[in-house]
Amino acid sequence: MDTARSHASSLTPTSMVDVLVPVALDQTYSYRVPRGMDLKAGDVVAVPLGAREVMAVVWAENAKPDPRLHNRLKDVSEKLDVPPLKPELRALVDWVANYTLSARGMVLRMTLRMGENLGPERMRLGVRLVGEPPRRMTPARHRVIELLSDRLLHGKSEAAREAGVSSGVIDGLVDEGTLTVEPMPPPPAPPMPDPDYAQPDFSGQQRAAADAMRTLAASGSFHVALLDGVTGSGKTEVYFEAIAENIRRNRQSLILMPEIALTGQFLDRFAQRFGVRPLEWHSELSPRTRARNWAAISGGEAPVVVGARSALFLPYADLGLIIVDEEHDQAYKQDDGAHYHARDMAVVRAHIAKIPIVLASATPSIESEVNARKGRYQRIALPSRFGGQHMPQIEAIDLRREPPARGRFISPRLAEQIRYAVERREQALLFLNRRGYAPLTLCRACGHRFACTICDAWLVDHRFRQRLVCHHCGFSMPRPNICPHCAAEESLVAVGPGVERLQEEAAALFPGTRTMVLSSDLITSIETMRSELNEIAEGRVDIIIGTQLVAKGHNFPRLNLVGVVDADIGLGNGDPRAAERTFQLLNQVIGRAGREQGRGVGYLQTHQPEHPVMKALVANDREAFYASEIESRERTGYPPFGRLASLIISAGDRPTAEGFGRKLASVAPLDERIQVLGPAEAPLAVIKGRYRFRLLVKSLRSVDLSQYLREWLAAGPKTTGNLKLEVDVDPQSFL
DNA sequence: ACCTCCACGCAG
DNA sequence: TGCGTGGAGGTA
Repeated sequence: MDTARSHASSLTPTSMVDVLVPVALDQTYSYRVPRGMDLKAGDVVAVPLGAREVMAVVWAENAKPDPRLHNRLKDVSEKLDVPPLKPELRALVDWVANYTLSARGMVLRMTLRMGENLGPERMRLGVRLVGEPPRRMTPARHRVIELLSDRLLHGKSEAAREAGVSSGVIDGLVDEGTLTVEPMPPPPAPPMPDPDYAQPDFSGQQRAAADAMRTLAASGSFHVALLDGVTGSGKTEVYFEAIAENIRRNRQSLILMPEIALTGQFLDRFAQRFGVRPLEWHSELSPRTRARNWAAISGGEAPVVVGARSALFLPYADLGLIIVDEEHDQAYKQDDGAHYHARDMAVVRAHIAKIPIVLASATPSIESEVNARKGRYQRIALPSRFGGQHMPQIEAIDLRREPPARGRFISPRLAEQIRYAVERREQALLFLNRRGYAPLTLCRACGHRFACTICDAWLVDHRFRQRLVCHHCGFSMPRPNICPHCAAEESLVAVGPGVERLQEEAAALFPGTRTMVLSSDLITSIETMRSELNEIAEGRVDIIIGTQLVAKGHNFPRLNLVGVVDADIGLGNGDPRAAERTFQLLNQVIGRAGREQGRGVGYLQTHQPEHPVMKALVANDREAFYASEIESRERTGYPPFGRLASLIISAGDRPTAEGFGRKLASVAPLDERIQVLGPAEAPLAVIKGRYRFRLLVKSLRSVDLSQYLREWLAAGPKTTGNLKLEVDVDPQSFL
């Protein structure tokens, strides 16, 4: 400690601030403010924390820390040259942490993580032709001089690339005095999206919806609209009108997407409407781009941002509108680290910031549908397809009456329809939500089943990679030829279908057709994904075989037939949302058909054609589905008519996990409005060698469940060792 | 005597 | 979260 400085600080009262650090801490920490530094709530600072220095945010001015800490207080190191976090974002961080029971620091991390690579832009250098040609001329040097003969400033690395030379050649010419090196002027700011770049051509129902969108955006106050439009109704173009209006009002717009990897076509459509692409935000951005985009967002230079769920927590300079596209999509739920639902938190952000928000979907979540029915959300409906196209005609194929041949998965009727489609030069999509070749491998001789050694799951046969793979932990082993249990040879059989096996079957059934498998494990990057989707869109594939990757937001103009190979996957696994999710997924997949030509057909291969989900799909009767599902949720007290939280206890051994679960359950405060169920072994009891038990908490809607959980957990047993307790308020998945 | 691993506690 | 600490257990 510097004695001179501590002496000085005892003469003049030192001001202190409370800062929130982006680590797993819920409390703020107090720091002294060095003389001459002016700090206000929201300012971004650097502070010493333990042995390191971290970015942090001033959460409160005029802090009055516990006097016992007086000699441990450290100074704020630096005020960073970044716009301060606005009160609305700080309130959101507090709100989300409080609701999800996560440390405030961890929520703050989501807003700052991206700014860590901030720094001055690297100075770009350019070269210009100024002097005499070099004494020794070479072909490479000649190409450079030719390229620069306009005597303008060219980027140094671009010039080297365009001339097909290494940068050494350029450096040589600089040494000779032929070229000079000058700093490049900063690149011009990207053009702003123009709200009037292209005038959309709307149909009658769209015009009314677009008007409603503009009114909504112009309201400039908190307001939730459910844009409820069937696939192919032009939802996107309609909500673009809200964005156009928001651009005119000079405020930023955020479009949340469930899977940013699948937005290639979306970016093009945006550019067709507004003249430029929007700013993207997702996990595959390079650190440099991430930092640049973060700066553009916080500096207010990015009028429209398209992003995955994490984009919700960015420090927008002036956010005026949020769109949540495909609002029903499960991908909005984050389950690692902080558990939060980005759609719900987006509504919270809109509420705190007093701005409008649009939730868009062809198959709204039950939660949003109920809110619209109760009038809490304004419903803006697009009940029919754009351009008078018809919705796909859907038929069920009862697998009990029309089974495929043994060891096959495509029924004769579906095969026949695919053959017709291909003969007419149309595309067909076979949908199966199972990656790999087969979900199970067993030995015919001894019955041995290949299972993961550290998870409670079968190993999935991936023929393409020649390995058996665990889909829960990533464990994999080469596909053996003999049974490791009984040493029998040639005895291993693949049981059940995966997309790779389906491709094999399709190739055998339809010789001469071009097939393509789209599955997340075969995708190496966003770029390859986008190029494969383009190949399909250009019609260079006859039969697409895909997992749910193909369900999302992609337009295949020549696709008219969708065959759902196993419509029953996902039903009847005890998950309260199973019916809703199956309905949404199948609706979305079949909605890919006939978007341009209006002759779409869908086939559902099912063992239970009488199930309400299948009946609603076949009858194209959404209302019937929502009515029955809402009635059942209301009767059983499931969300949105009640609240749920799930407590997942995991440990390296079974008794520890179970024992903790019992102890925790036994100290749950009694409350007649709240039920604590369990502990029960989680459906996947072991993942990555950890034994998992679950407590399910179910309450009336009126209960503040987060508060209840906080009081309970504070009084409960402490977690020690490798025992972990995860709290998931509003769980979406029950695995 | 020394090294490595890991569970734990703590950061202002 | 990320890091320093100290105790356990292994190696020389």
